[in-house]
Amino acid sequence: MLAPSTRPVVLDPHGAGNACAHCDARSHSVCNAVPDSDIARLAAIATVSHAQPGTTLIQEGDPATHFFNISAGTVRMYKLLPDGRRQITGFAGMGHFLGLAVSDTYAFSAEAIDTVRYCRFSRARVRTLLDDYPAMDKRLLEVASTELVAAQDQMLLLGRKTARERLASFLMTQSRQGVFCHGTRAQFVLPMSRGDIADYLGLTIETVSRTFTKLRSEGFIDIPSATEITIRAPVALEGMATGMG
Amino acid sequence: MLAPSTRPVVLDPHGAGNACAHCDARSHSVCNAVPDSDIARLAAIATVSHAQPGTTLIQEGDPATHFFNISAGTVRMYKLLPDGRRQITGFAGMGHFLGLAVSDTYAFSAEAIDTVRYCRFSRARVRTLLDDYPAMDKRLLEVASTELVAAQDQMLLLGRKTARERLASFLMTQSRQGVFCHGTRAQFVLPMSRGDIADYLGLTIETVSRTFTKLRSEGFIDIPSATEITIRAPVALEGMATGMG
DNA sequence: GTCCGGCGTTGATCTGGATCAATGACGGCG
DNA sequence: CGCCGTCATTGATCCAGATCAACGCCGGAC
Repeated sequence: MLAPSTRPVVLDPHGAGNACAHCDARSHSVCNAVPDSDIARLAAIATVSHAQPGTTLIQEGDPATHFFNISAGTVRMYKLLPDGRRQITGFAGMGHFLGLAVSDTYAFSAEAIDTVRYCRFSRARVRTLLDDYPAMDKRLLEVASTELVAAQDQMLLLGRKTARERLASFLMTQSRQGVFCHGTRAQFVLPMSRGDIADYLGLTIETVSRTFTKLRSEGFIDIPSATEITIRAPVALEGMATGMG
Repeated sequence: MLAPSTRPVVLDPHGAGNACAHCDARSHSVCNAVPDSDIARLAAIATVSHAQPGTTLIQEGDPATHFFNISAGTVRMYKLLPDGRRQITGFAGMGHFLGLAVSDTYAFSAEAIDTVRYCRFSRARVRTLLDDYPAMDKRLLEVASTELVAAQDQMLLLGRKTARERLASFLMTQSRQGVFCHGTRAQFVLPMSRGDIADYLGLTIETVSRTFTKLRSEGFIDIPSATEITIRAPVALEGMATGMG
């Protein structure tokens, strides 16, 4: 399958040592609110782990005991209705922070899509850190605000965009994020399945597949394999995504 | 139209004085992170204002210069597509905090639905306050987290629920909030029009109207007038809202 | 190599909600 | 009072996307 990483990473199951100091994801994450000099304190409360594809990291409704920070791979966050209908609320990649909750239970579930490397922090211990690093509190607020903006965009997509516009929006977002994970702006890998895309965009698998095919036949994209996308007409797609195409 | 308030409120256009100390909405808002003893500092940077129905408080894309705190009335937050399609991302009532933004521009617009009383705070001045009241930062994080959870619920609604389930969800939410604004849990007033409800739920006016009529004919609700709702079968509606009915 | 199971694509048909089109109910105003 | 403009309701028809149904492709087990 996918090579786990371009350079080997030392896992530290006890959470001690320098895991944070050498974390590839740190510069992309909330952890950079802690200065280099104090990074050991962060490392002391972190537990580095792996999750195999399909593994559940967070179960909706469970007591919210930990925060998570994704350092490699991709996670899907979702909510279910009792009859199995699923809405994916977002995908979390490298540097993404998970586990904000108001109440004492998680409001969504999270599963590994591919092999995921992540750090786990006990909420209680993070709370003690927050008192010493007010910058971290501000950073969390920033994270929450960013997610809120993304959520509002997604509401516009789910409530008012056509299937074609949804796919175009999705591809442009992936293209932007793909730059530093799975390829370049013009060519990248989709770690998630058609079913995941459908449940993220409020569509069915069939509509996602048909719309991809249509966009390809119209020359906007290329699909070298089911998991690879090449953007051929970024400007046209961007217009489509914003409801002008 | 509606009487503006059950007891008269002194407006203080210069933002000095005791506006905050006597604010009805304070206990419901982020302002309660500032202790009574320091409430004058909050009042010093607040400007109390009114907005008539239809007035724009926030314009998407404008520089994000202020925070807002609603002390009476209801505001609709929304995003538009270039061709006029509108998605309402939420309604903000008494105590609600508005204006969180990541970038330096607002990510959504906000308009008064009825007559709205609100406080306006310059972002720059709030930033100086935040340094003295770390509790306020935490409170803002709480607000953002709460909104995020609500946004995720709304994504589930928009992506995966039927029209009937959407209306049931909407009514149950209004019922919960109506308790301290527009009525009781069983009977309340909807300040927003059918068009607003449609744009909030990702439906059309006609579907909203038909679904209301259907729910009434089935005995789940009563509709004494277009703006009033009586919940007749809260348990059944709650089941419907969560996808079990 | 063959078998098998999961995923993706494609085609045929169906349907929930959108669209188009009146009509009805208020509330404000002269 | 009657006139009008706005909003809500109701009916008839349409259509984007869902559902139902094959079928193709590929990778792993043996």
